[in-house]
Amino acid sequence: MFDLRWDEDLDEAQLAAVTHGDGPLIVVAGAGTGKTRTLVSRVAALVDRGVDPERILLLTFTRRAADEMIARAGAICTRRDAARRLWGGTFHAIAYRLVTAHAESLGPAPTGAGQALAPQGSLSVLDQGDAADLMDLLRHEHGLTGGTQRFPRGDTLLDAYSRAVNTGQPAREVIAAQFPWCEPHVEAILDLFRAYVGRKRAQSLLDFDDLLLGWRALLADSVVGPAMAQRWDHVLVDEYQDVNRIQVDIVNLLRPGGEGLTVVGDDAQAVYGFRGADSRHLLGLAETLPDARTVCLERNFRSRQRILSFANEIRPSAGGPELRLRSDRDGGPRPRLVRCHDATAEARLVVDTILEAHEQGRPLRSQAVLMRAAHHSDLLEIELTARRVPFVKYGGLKFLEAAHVKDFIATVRLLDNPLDEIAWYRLLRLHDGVGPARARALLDVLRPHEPDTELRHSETVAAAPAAARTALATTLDALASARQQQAVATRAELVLELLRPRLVARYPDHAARLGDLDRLVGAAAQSPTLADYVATLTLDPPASTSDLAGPPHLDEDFVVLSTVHSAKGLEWDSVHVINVVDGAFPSDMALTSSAGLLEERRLFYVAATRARDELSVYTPLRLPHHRRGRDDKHSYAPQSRFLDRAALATMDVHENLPGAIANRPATPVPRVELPALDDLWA
DNA sequence: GGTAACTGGGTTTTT
DNA sequence: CCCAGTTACC
Repeated sequence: MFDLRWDEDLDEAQLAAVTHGDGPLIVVAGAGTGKTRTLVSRVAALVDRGVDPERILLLTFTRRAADEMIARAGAICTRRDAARRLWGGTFHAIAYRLVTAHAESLGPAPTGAGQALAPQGSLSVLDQGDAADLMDLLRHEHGLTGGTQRFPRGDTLLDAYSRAVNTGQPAREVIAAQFPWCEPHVEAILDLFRAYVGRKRAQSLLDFDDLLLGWRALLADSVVGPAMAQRWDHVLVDEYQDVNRIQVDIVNLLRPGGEGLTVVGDDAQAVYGFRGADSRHLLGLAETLPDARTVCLERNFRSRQRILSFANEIRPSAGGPELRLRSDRDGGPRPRLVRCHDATAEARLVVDTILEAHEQGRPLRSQAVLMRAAHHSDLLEIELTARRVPFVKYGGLKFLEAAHVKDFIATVRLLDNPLDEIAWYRLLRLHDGVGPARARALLDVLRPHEPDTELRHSETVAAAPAAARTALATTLDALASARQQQAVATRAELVLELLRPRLVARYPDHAARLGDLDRLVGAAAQSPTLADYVATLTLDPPASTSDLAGPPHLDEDFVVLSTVHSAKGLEWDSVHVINVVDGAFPSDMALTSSAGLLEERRLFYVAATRARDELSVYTPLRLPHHRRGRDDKHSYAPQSRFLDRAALATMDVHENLPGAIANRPATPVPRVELPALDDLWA
């Protein structure tokens, strides 16, 4: 399907983008307008024009997008090895590669106790959970916990911190504007942020933001920077509406003046404001780079016109070019608005519709259910399971947040970076009788106070409570011997073995958890180093649990459940958007600010434009916690502000209210008594 | 003083 | 279902 030459089958606008020369190029591409195809074809065109694939860098926001583009570019390039030699990946993954390669420049300053223990290149990557844990740890150390007035929690603090870092806005202002309820504590919070940065540096820890900061710092360095930027002649950035301040700086430093720069984006699909992205970076680019050519893609190859008519109606005007999507594919049914009683009825209706379409020949995998928040599909998952409909869920699946997986990753990190406090903290607490306080105390004993000495194993064991001593000694010994090993598979195996008794003691469901880890260990064997494997896993977590089980069988058919965020860039024949009710979608968290609400609307636009042939929007009219009133049947208050009169005019409305259910002849319900069991007490 | 066991309240989105 | 807060036990 993709073994076309790059110039075949492109329309005029796409061809203009693909064949554009070396000057800066901005492609504003509406949903479904062949954005990926255009980007991929441009890469192929560059290679065919003689650009060395190694000198092309393709930056995306998800690993999936990067992999897909590289594979497709490889398929249409005349050079067979193009795909292998292209640089492509997420901002964070490329940053990790470059930052670890320059760890000497970025590592801890050659002073202090840290150095001897942190051999070169042993940087640990903290995922969001680890970073929040570290923030929490510092919060305790600073004595900010348990007071009379509640202090913001680790994850909230990390949110505020990250927003300041990613937007370049002073934390004080971020807190005032975005986290007003934290303002009374602002001085303590700023202290905490300073401590957080210091602690990470001292222990060679990098959070996600540090990867970007590190890359930017390398590029800004007068020695390293220009050499690094000169590695590439062309930099192509996908989803540019989702870049934050640091990423903009990185792109500017990579391609000063915009020569060799291509960006693709759609301001109406900007949905990452919560992590510091700002679509004004896309809109402002034309002014920053006056030489830039802007190409707009409005011809939609994905959806039928009736879906686009609806999409155009809900498309938020975001300040960018007024794109009106038009389709070559006429007809098709109008989008359906399904008004139903509650979430249970919604789940039933969705499954009914999916199965009906399936019977008429539509495979399950060409149908998807999209939702605002991962837990919105809880009832649906129950319904699908009960009716034996196979499904896979993307997004929100926190495989890496499962405690046992975190235990494994933390232990692996300790092999290379014994300074990693957060990792020790986890591992120590796996031992009976060691809770947060003892773990902190043991950490003080464990880490030597003189630079070059070993970790103080025997002292630590002696300091542990009696109940933990034997197990702790075993753990520390096993860790030390794993550290002696070099082979990735052996190391991973040893880590699993040292954890096994701890996990068996800790988790009642250890069988399943150890099974997960077996698969992790198996997958690790293919990586060059275990540290790399774990970092890659952190940066690019498996999208679903099934991903770890190996490649799915092609003949397997399953419905896709996905958050809208995770569905970005994907498409299905039939799409069901559930829980479209104020408070759910749009989320109640966003209802208070107009910027938040606008982002929700863009998210809804993303959801609607995933559909090729059929789109169904479900509105449960009674919320789960809605108080039952006397006239409850008629007090259907909840509704969606997305579906105004103009939008409704492009839809077919289906009523599925309990009136219809109530009119069904009542089936007599058999009465069943629970046994009294009197004879048991006789 | 610290851990384990229990209870009640709250839950966005992701690299 | 996970976390914080509470209480009972070591």
